[in-house]
Amino acid sequence: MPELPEVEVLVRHLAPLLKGRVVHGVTVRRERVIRPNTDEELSRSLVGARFQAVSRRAKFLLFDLQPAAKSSSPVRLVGHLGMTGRMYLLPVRAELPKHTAVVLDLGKHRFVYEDVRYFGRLSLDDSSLADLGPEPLSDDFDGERLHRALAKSTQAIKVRLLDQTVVAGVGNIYASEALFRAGVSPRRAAGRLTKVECVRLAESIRAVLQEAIDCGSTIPLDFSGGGVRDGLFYYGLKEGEGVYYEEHLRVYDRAGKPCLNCQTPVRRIVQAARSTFYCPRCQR
DNA sequence: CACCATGTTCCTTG
DNA sequence: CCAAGGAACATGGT
Repeated sequence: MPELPEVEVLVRHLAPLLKGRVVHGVTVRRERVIRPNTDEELSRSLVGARFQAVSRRAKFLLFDLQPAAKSSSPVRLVGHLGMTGRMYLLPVRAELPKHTAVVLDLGKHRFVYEDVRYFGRLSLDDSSLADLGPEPLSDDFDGERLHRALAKSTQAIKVRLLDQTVVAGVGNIYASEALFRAGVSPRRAAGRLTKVECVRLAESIRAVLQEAIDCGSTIPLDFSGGGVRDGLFYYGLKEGEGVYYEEHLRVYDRAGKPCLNCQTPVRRIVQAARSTFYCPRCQR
């Protein structure tokens, strides 16, 4: 599910639902996703605690809770959806999905973290936040900083954009999208982009992420029973009975199809073992 | 059976 | 120490 926009939309969805809720119990079905914590550690910190706020840093979800004992310090749960993670509330009577990783008992509802591949995480460990680069939608990020971060790198720009220390939250899909929008070839050596190109690329990164957030915000997320819990996945998937949301990706996964600007067939290449899509004519 | 998949982290190599 | 490349993680879809 996740790159920055999907996580942002999910956070906005969850925040009002979780705020004020008290955790009555913790069930860990897959130990791996709470590493390096143990089941006991999670329960000790969370049971009796109350959700105060939900926020986002890069692709991480941050859950801040106030413990039952006023004397103990605040608790921060850190979540990450990996490739296939989802988080949502279900009524207690609803059946848990096959790949449920962690369940927080909230009384009438359960907070469910499910993850088919179990690459994601939900733990008290915040160490991976330390090395993150600037938030692309904040004032900390602009073309000049991007230019500086890319200096001297001989790596392909597409690969550098996936490095979370360069800019935090861009993933494989929006890296291709941003480069297409900026008219920059994904194969260019990162350190050879001019400042002007970096300014345009930084602006494109912001634009594709913001558009995706805006688009995702229009999708009704209905997780409450009814078996429809696929509300938030990549946008453009079908939802409910035959209703489709406008696909907005312009190059990703469009290999062989005409470029939306010039009709040249979109090309797929592999960089750092991951697919990149681009228009060989518009992006040089 | 083959290959592909939204991400991060660890290990190796130079 | 650093940069870069590749494998690993785990499951499913086509």
